Amino acid sequence: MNWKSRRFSGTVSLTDKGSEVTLYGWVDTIRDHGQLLFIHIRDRSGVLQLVFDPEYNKQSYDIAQTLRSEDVIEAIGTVIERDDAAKNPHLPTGSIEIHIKSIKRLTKALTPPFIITEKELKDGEEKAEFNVDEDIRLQYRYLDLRRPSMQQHLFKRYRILKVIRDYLDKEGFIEVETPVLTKSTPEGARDYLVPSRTHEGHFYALPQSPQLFKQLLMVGGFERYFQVVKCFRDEDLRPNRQPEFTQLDMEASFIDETFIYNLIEPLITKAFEIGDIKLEGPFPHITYQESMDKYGCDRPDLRFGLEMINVTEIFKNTSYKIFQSISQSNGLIKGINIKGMADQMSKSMLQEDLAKKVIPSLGAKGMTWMKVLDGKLESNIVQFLSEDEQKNIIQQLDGQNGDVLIFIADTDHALVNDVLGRFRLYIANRLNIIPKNVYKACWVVDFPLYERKDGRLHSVHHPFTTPKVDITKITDQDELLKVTAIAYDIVVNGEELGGGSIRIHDPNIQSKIFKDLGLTPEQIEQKFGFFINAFKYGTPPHGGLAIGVDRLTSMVLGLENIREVIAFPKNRVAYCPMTQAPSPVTDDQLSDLHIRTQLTPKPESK
RNA sequence: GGGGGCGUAGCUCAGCUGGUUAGAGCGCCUGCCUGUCACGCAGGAGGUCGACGGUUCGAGCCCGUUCGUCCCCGCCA
Repeated sequence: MNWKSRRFSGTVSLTDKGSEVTLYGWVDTIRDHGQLLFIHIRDRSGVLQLVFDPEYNKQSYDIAQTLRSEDVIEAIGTVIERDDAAKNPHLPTGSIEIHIKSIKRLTKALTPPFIITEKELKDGEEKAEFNVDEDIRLQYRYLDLRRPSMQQHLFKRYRILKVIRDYLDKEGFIEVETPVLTKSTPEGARDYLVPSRTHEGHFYALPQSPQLFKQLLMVGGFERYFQVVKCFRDEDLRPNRQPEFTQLDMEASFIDETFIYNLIEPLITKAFEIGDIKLEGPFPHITYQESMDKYGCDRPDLRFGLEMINVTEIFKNTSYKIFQSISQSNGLIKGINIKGMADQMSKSMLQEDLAKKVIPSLGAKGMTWMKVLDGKLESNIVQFLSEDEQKNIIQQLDGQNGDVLIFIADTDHALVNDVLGRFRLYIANRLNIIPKNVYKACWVVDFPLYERKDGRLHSVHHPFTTPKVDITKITDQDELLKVTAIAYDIVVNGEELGGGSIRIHDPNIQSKIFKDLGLTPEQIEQKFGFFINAFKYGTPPHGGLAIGVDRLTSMVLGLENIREVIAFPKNRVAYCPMTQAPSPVTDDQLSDLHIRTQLTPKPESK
């Protein structure tokens, strides 16, 4: 390999005119014209046209005729400027070509199962969409990765992480690795377990996050730590979830939440700059409560309005039966104003599609709609509303001509928020009112410390999160549910990119939390004994945050799917079509691990 | 764990009310072609219609089971 004089195809340009270049790469495309043959050579830098002419070099031409797509070649030739008519403006190297004096096939390639080349298209035509079943792409991931767009995804992922590492380095953070074989922790997602050979009947767990270790690094006095680290959760997958995923994990000592905000905003901004996206700062802070009230979820999409407004009071004494009974039984009525969409939303769409199909599928019983026309409300139920009620509605929802008002009412407050919040996103998508190429970041702060599930308290964030008030004296569950925590999420365009908290460094508060969560002293000792113990030896106040690298990268690159920015992801059912993992192992391996499998018997068919 | 969609050529898909020899585009192979870059032209190969069972004179199509995959919900401190 003549790697010393090798040139990368995409870097050859007009300035190299007349010089001889040595190229290595793959055959991207072949166009055989009889007595003239063109080949595009592709390497990681780009594509370049090679010209084979028997009058120029008969031997090279003869070899070129035997080449096929994806053969690996060495090509040596002279850089020539193309005639003006032959220039290709769609190719970065389209004004030059290489007249070949020597061509060698280094390896032969089978015909790939799908097309790898991403040819440039002619004017006015859409870029051909790459549309191959994802399982086939994953089965031949090494071929999929050869596609220029996939290479760009991973190049940019590297670039984002490089920018982040450089920034954190400058801020005095150091990267420390933490164990992958660790202890199973209670609560949270299911652990991936790893049986121990040397400790019969005992198991390691793969970390769901390095949470405990990064806090112990703070006890260890490192003060500023970060890590780009794989985390593992054995839960059912979703389009944007992987069983193993990458987090940018961070922790710092002697800081408060404002340190985190000041640290992370430039970090996120720099990351988005890799995708040529400018984020407007400072990022607004929205409390959890405000986010739930206005947007019905804890990760608000701020790119468009449609804020939810509580109108329960207006209908306290209404004669519209549904609203009357709901408002009088302590229910909740909320509305959104879809500005200027009266023409786009026909009565049949509102009544037959949205009210009868969409809203029930979101989980609510019904929906009430009104249009604002000529300063008045118009709908199928408006005759049940008094003049005052109509006036108040228009006023509170800022109703103007052409607006459409949508209301959801239910005795279950959480249901109203949830359904209207999801409807807000649904209708914004359907009516195309989400602006393109707009990115809105925000902090969601003041999360509740606890939530209630099946009558028991659970941590909203995790059990090491500092409450905003002294909870050591609070015993009543309803009172505890009102307590907020110093916990924060970073949200962009309605997607949670990361979150964190200021941690507890006071052992008394920590043990109170464990008690509230219903852990017995024995359980605490067994699960967290080492952790509690460490905190007795002088723990600095500390806090941190973790960012989902896969999500961040896919958003920066404008991609829907995190698998596009992961070299070797698992599919939807946590299976790898390429390696066929997971797979059975030999009895000897199991025996070494003191494990016997017991498969659930399949019911006999017939 | 619950609900829904899909499975036909290497890839992406069409296939009528159940009826002769299952089609298209791309890719692949052969030949022709001196300026293409989604080259063009002519010809050709390529199918266990996911699998199993059933209904029927007859099944790619209808029914059942099963496998695979995708989407939604549960789940993801």
